[in-house]
Order: sequence, then C-alpha cells, then structure tokens
Amino acid sequence: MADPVFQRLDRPPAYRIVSNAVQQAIVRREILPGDTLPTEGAMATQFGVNRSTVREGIRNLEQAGFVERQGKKLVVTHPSPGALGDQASAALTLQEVTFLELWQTTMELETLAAELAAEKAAPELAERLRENIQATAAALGGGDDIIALDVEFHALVAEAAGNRALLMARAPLAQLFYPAFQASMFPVQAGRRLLDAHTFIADAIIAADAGAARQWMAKHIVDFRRGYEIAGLDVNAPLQSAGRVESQLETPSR
Amino acid sequence: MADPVFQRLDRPPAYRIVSNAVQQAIVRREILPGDTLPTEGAMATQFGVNRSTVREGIRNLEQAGFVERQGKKLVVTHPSPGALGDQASAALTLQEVTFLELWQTTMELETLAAELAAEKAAPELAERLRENIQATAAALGGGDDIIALDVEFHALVAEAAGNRALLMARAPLAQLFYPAFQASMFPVQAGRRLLDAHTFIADAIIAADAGAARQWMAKHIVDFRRGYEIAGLDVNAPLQSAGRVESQLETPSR
DNA sequence: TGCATTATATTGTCCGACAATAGGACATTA
DNA sequence: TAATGTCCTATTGTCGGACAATATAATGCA
Repeated sequence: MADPVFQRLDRPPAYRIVSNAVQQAIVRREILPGDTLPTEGAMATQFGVNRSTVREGIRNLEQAGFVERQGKKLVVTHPSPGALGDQASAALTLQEVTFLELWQTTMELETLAAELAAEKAAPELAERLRENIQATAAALGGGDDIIALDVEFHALVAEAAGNRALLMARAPLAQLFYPAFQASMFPVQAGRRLLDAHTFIADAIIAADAGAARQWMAKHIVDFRRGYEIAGLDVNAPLQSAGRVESQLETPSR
Repeated sequence: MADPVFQRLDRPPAYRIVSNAVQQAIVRREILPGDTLPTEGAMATQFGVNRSTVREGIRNLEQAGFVERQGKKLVVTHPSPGALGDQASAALTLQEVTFLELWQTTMELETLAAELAAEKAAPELAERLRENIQATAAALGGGDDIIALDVEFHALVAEAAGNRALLMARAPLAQLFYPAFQASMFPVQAGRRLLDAHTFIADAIIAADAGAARQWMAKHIVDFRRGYEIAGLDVNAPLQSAGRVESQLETPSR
C-alpha cells in the first residue's frame, strides 16, 4: 500500500469540540469576560450532545482560566498571567531547571522591568513600593517573611512596568523565586543587603532614572546569585521544588 | 465589617480533588512521564467516586499537558513550553498587548538567547541554522513562507541557548511573532535584510562570539520594529490576532 | 516465528436520576 | 426600612447503568 490517498481522518472527541467551540467564542470576543455561559443543559441541547459531554468540555477550559465558576454560574474570564504562571512553573520544576537557567533569564527580565517601571514612574506605585520596603525593614528585625516581601517587591516592579508581555514571560519564573531566595538568604547580612538594594531600586524608579534602576536591579540580581553560591549550593543543580500546588486532598469518601 | 474573621471555606468539588491528586502524583514524581495511568474505572474505584467524576478530573489536567491520550491509554507527560505557550499567547492577544510591549520583551529575551547560544555553540545546531538560512535564501526568490522560516530561526536559536527557563518565558511570545512579522515584512527589501541579519547572527553563534551574536540580534530586532513602523502601523496599538486556535468545529450532529 | 483472527477491556457517549444548593420571591420581624 | 426567616425553582455535582466503537491482548494458524 504505497500512496496513502486518504489522510488519517481523526475526529476529535466531542468534548474537545465543545471545548474548542467555547474557547473560540471567547477568543473572538463573541462572549466577553463577565458574561455567564448558558447552563450546562442549554449548551447540551444547543450542541446536540449530552450534558456529561458538555461538562467535560468545560472542565477542559476551566484550568486554563477561560471560564470560572462563581457560585453556581459559569463566568467567562480571560486567562491571567498568574494562573498560567502556576502551571508553567510546575512545568519548569518538573523539567528540573537549574538555578543558573532561572538566574540568567531573571536577570534579563527583571532589569527590563526595572527600566520600564522607571520610565513609567507611576506615582501610585511609589506608595506601594515604599510600603513594601517599610514592611521589609520591619521584617528584618523579627520573624516576618522577608522572602514573601521580596517576591512581592519584584512583582510590584514588574507590574509597574506596564508591559503585559513581560508580565506573562515573567510569570513562570515568579513562583520559583521563592524557594531559590529561601536558599540564598542564608547569610546573616543578606537581609540588610536586600533591603538596601530594594531601596536604591525604588528610589531610582521613583526618580524616573531608568538607567539607575536597571543597574541597581542588576546588582541586586547578582547578589541573589552570590547568596546562592555562598550558601554552598550548586548553581548548575536543579532547584529543589517547593511543592507549590494546593493540597486539599482528604481522601474523598462517601 | 472590618476584619473577616472567617475564611471563605470552600470544599472543592470531587472532580477537582481527583485532578489535584493526580497532578500531585505527577509533580512529586510518583508517576513518571511515559507511565500510563490506571484505567478510568480503576481510578474511580480507587478514589471511591464515579467514573464520570474521574473523567472530569482528567479533562482538567489534559489541556495543561500533564496527561495525554495515546491511542486508548492515558500517558503521563510533563507540560512542554510549546503547549503552555499556546494558551499564554491566546491570553496575550485577548489582553490586546501592543506591539511595543511585545517588542520590548522580545528584544530582551532574543538577545539573551543569541548570547547563550553562542556560548554553547553546539555544532549540531550550526547545521540546522545553516539549513534554515539556505531555505530562507531560497524563499526570497519565490513563494515560500519566509515568516515561518524566520520564526523557526529564532526558535532554533532559543533552543540552542540550552536554557529552559528562557524557553518557557519566550513561549508566550513566540506565537505572536508570526502575525507581527507578517505586517513588518511589508517593504520589499526587508527579506534581504532579514537574511543578512540571520547570517550574521548564525556566524557569530557558530564562531562562539557571544558579544557579536547579541549585537546582531539586537540590530535584527530593531529592524523588526522599524519594518513595523515603515509599514505604517502603530506600535502602541494592539496586534491583530491571527486566530491561532485549531478550528475543527463542524457542528456535531447525530 | 510471524501474521491473521478472535476475544476482552476500555473508552466515548448517552440516558435517567437524585440530593444539595444558589438565587430569587415573599412574608415576617425588629 | 433593613434584616431575618421561609419557600420554591433551576441548576449543579454526582451517581448508576448502558452500549457501540475500538485499541489491546490472546489465540490460532501457517
């Protein structure tokens, strides 16, 4: 049998057709975020399939963040960097990215973020940055989660950059900071150093000095790596995962 | 009502518990890529729920790329940048990212890619780059899809960088290049210019000259923008979507 | 041993059912 | 008037069972 005259025709299962149809409608804005989808029953009759099939199709979309259940109705949503980032970072830890890989990319993206944030220099951001820095200063003394604050700081800067492509690119990495920072914060004076860096960065951003913002951020990221190395960790080794997936799995019984 | 004393207690529906449980198992490597999951029936009894419920749970994972159907069995997979990138770029077009946003981030990531690729300078890559460039040269004359080749070129470079974090960060943008390039390739001599740029970049990479690779890439990306502007397009306007979602939606009938 | 044929297991899809509950309409109370 | 309680309905989450289509395994035959 030489020439396959006919291509393998693959009819995707019905639930996927449903899922695609709905996604299409969302992508081409026939239904907008905030709109509620028809009820499962209604869609079932519209598509001419069984309700179970519709349900499976919907499930397909819901994790990607196209639809969302609010109480009892299905609401259309546009996927957010955050939601997608979760999955992406899970993927990254699964692939055992090394610290170095993370670091190289972070260096590039965070410096860009700082630069753009400075160019924008939204006054509303200034306030939030200051608050964050104050909290960090307070946390230096006792207990509070410095790392969480650091993560927040960078998120603030990124958001202030006003570049959604950057936000999206950064999202997969954002989750991974936490465990990595945790390791790199080992040395005692690291907290102080971090606070200083943040202060300089924030000042530069508020002063709309893009160049300075970029440079300080670069320094800060370099420190990040140094901390990691000082802690005796191998930058070429995969970062240990932090099990960042919600775990509510009491064995269901009935 | 000042302080919400009680947290919103949400009992996730069973199908989500199932989905989480399976995801957990994958994330913590209790089941590895290539392994096949138990049959739906088996899982149903294991979890003590109905098969339908299991199915919905699985559907939840399958779009994210944690599991995949091969023939009749469910195979565990680790999500790839490509798969996630699709959703991410859909999200970006939905948010109506502007060309400028895309461009700024691209500039940063692609130059990094070029630099890292040069540092690695894998000989196996050299071959593929050359092939791509030859194809591009050929395409200059007639018909063939230059833009596709360009996209491929950049993908090659990115892959050669050997940085999976970069790959993941870049994924959301990769899809958007196509429509954007399409617009920016308007001027007649753009093809020639693109070919030259690619050649220089490839040469630098093969020669392991990271600095040069970065610079040429930067130039190339600048050109990208210039083309867009020359074509009379507004960099601050959202890029027009290219409807990149598979469309197999013959209305299902029965 | 390799290939064709026949089971068998499993999926995709349907149907019908039912408890739980979100949301609305309305009555009641403070 | 606003908050609280009562009732009703539509819809979801989940279940059980069913069946055709088919991928996979088992079997027989060459």
